[in-house]
Amino acid sequence: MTTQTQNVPAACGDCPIRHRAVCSHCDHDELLELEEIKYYRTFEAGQTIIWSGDMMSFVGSVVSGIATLTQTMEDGRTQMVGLLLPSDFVGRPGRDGAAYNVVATTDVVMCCFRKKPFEELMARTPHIAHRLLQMTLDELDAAREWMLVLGRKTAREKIASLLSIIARRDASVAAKGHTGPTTFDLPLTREAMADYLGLTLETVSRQISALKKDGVIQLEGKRHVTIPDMRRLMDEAGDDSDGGYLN
Amino acid sequence: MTTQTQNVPAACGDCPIRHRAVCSHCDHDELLELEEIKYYRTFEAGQTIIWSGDMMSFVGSVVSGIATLTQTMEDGRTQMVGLLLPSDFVGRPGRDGAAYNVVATTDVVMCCFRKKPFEELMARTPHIAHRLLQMTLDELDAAREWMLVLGRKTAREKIASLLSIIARRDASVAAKGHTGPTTFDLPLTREAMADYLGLTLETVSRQISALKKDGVIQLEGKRHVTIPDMRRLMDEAGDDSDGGYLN
DNA sequence: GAACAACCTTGACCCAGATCAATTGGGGCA
DNA sequence: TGCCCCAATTGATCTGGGTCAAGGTTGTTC
Repeated sequence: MTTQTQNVPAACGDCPIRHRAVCSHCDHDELLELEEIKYYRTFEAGQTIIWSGDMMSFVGSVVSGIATLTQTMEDGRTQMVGLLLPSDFVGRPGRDGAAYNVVATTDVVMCCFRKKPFEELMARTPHIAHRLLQMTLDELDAAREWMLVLGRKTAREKIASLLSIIARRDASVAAKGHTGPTTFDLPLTREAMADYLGLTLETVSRQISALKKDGVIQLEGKRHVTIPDMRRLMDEAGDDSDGGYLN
Repeated sequence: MTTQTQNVPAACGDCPIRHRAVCSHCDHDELLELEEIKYYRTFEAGQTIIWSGDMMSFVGSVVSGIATLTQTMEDGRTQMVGLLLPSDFVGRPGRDGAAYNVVATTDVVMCCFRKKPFEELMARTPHIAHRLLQMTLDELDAAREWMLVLGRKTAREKIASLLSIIARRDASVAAKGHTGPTTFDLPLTREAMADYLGLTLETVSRQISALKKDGVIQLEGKRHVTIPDMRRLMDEAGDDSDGGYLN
């Protein structure tokens, strides 16, 4: 668990998630109000940000780093139910208790708001409420897509699905219809991938080896992945071959 | 596929979902505006309400009956991603294409709004936007709970989970801490249950038989279920034994 | 009231992925 | 430089649930 310097934006104007987070629709005056009640917190890799069942005193946005949302049964079986990337929102206005564990996978910087003031601000700022609704609807879509993965896909398809989701959310795949090689670092351990996919870590490892052997992916070390042909990966994931890129 | 007379509320004041649907926070004036743009549509059991990928011209609430949200892969594997009961909202403001198939499982009455006028009304009516946000957050919670079911539970636990969810959403379990027998009709075929649970219909049938043999449930015909001890069923589902009833 | 069509149940067998068990590899630290 | 720790790989074996197949029930149609 390395501690590294974690940079915090000087002001909202400089913030890397300014245009995508819950504040993205805000005008200058609204932003000033947010500035008033915001504060930054940093978390080290491995640290739990919120414990399921705890009172939640704040809500906020992931500014940098990656966090996971997980549920756990009494006997220890765990299922990841969300992957939080920069600009994603944490916490639920209008509910006091946290429903899931939120854990920092890498070092994480969060832009936090005390819950009460945020709720009041949201009540009189439709731009914020509207953006939060949009983001929640997007998350719901993502959750439902994931239900198909969990319920109906094979282990190999699950791995391919996870890889293509990470690749797609990665900045390097900006161009529409882009088909050249893509490269990224896996932000998750094999065990975390297993928890996301409803598999064991051994199965994850075996399927990654198989995809490598079949040339669908290339590995450098354990984490650095190159995808020579995105189309091929999406076929393996069992998604429509166009993957929403065409048309 | 029986056609039966489907009653439609005379006015919003008489509507059975008045206090739970997207309109529940609305005051008298807001309700009048909604009345202006609303219309009812009825669907027969088995009928598809919305096709995935189609342009969606309306949004609306389920007034009576039950509908399902499903995703399908090209090879025919299907996964149910939502169960729509009376008061649930259908459609996504701010997006044109439908992401899922919506199918009427029983005869269904829907209270519809043309999408454009509804979006405009929502923009100037915080009560509606706020209620829709609440409902979407609830759906997101339900979807995430379901991800745990799909990813980590055994077939027997899956069936028990589905039964306890249906029982809980059923009106007859109103009293807090109620422990006596509960009775309801299954609104789904074995195949639909399998699609919801990520199982085959044979496995669903076997596990229901097993739960019956073990006295966890009683069956009258194929659809009428009695649960002698709710606590027992929840144990079988692998949920916390209190199931959120205590405290 | 016979025939048919859905829907459901049950049995026999099989296989994808879980489980159990060694190893291997790589980065940090003394 | 070497040791330790933890992540990852790989192998052997087991099993829960899938697949294939054969009836059984119920209700609808003519």
